[in-house]
Amino acid sequence: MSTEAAEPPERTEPSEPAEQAESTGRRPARRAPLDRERVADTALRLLNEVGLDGLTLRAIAKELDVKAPALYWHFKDKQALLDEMATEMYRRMAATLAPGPGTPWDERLLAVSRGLRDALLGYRDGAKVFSGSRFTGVEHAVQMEANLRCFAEAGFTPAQAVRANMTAYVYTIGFVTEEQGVQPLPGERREGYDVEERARRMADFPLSAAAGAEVFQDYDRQFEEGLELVLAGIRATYVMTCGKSS
Amino acid sequence: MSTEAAEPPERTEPSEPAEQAESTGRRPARRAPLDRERVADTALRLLNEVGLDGLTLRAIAKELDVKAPALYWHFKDKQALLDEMATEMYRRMAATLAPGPGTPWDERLLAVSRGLRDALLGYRDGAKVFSGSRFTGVEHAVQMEANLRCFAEAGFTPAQAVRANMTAYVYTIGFVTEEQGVQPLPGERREGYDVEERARRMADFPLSAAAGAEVFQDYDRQFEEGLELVLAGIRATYVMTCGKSS
DNA sequence: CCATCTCTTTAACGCTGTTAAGTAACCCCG
DNA sequence: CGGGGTTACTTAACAGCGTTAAAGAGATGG
Repeated sequence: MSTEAAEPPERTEPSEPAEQAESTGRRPARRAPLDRERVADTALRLLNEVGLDGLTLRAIAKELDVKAPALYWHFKDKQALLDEMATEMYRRMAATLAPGPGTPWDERLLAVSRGLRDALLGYRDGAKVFSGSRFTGVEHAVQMEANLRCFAEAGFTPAQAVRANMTAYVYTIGFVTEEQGVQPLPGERREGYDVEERARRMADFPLSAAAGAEVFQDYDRQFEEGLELVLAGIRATYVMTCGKSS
Repeated sequence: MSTEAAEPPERTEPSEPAEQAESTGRRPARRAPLDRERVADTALRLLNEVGLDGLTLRAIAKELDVKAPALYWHFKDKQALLDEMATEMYRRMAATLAPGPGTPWDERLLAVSRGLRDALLGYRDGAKVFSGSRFTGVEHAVQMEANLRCFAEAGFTPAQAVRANMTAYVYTIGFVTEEQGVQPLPGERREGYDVEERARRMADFPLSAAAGAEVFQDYDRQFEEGLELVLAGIRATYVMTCGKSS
């Protein structure tokens, strides 16, 4: 996820059927038409079952009880749908996060980074989907603005604020990308990552072999420790050595 | 790139034709047979021209003057070829890098991270290819071992050494992933990333709008600054405050 | 001379994203 | 009430994808 792209046609919604069609009884009961959000929502649900490779337009369409080309009414191509999915992921993250305006910068950065990781981990191949897409709107700027303001108030220059945010951001994206390469969803493990078998193959490299135990387990702790390193770096580099940040 | 996977059949090379077949003259001059490395090499060259999406087996085969199914003699599937490509990227990086054994930990980590970034930037979608693949051998462990030893000698615990390395690693991967999303190859820019146009759309978010200039330009400097933050964090967290590391 | 092994081709399969054209239901205007 | 127009979808089809099975050619070795 790099930045947002120009928004697609942005079809105007036809103001709801008011009553549920099925309540009127006998008629063929035409389904409520799709909209971008329902498609993206269904696609995200399906993503967890089949993974990014299995996420075909036909599969999504079947889930929506529709034929594949119908999706092209709502999205100009598959990438546009993936963009919407990534945006929806971000929206949900921002909704469950919302740190108060008074939160100090480091606590906030911690919360935002954890929140992002959780959001990505919420979907199989979440990091791949996210980092391969671009936001469809400007909603994400709301959170970004709040973050930057928080840093500004803590005494960071604009450039420092951006750098601090971006560093924590790419650390998180990179970490979860790696994590999901081994562990697509919390709990299940991709084949070929047996720690002991790896250690056997690495017999000639004792330090590397021993590192396996550290690298392929307890990702929560790993993430926290790395993130803490990043924060420590920001503190040491950008924050005055006196207790400015409190 | 998470770790290496079990090595494919690892066909034994038939010990070279000794003389170049074409020098013997009149006969149909059978091409020297392919091997994994030549395929991976050609695929990497092609990658820069057509990008990951355009990198089809048929296109690679055509480049090698061969039909697509021939590739299946050397690789069990396309992913295995991508794994070999990633491994080859890493090999080339390690070859041009090779910091001496006496190098202090921070200088070494700097060199390794820069080297990795350069390696990824050397190919269109390099970060995507790399982070979606697994090494085919254990060669990469040579460098990893040297890194860990360096950290150990500097007084890091094994866990700290792994954490420091991994944090710089995922930072680098994440950074280049983001960078190549905007700028597939140094010099050319993906469409939809006009900085001024972005600023216009972000008019309601002044800090975010201003951040654009910082985020979408001069990636070299950005990378260095973020990397320096990571190093500062490691220093502040793991290195004794007295001048131990010199 | 025949058998075997290595490497490649031919042909085909099912699936993918995507397009063009057709169609049914709804809305509004006269 | 009756027709255009718009909206939302279906049907049919296309080129291209990764992949497989089978056949074949060329070298090697008994």
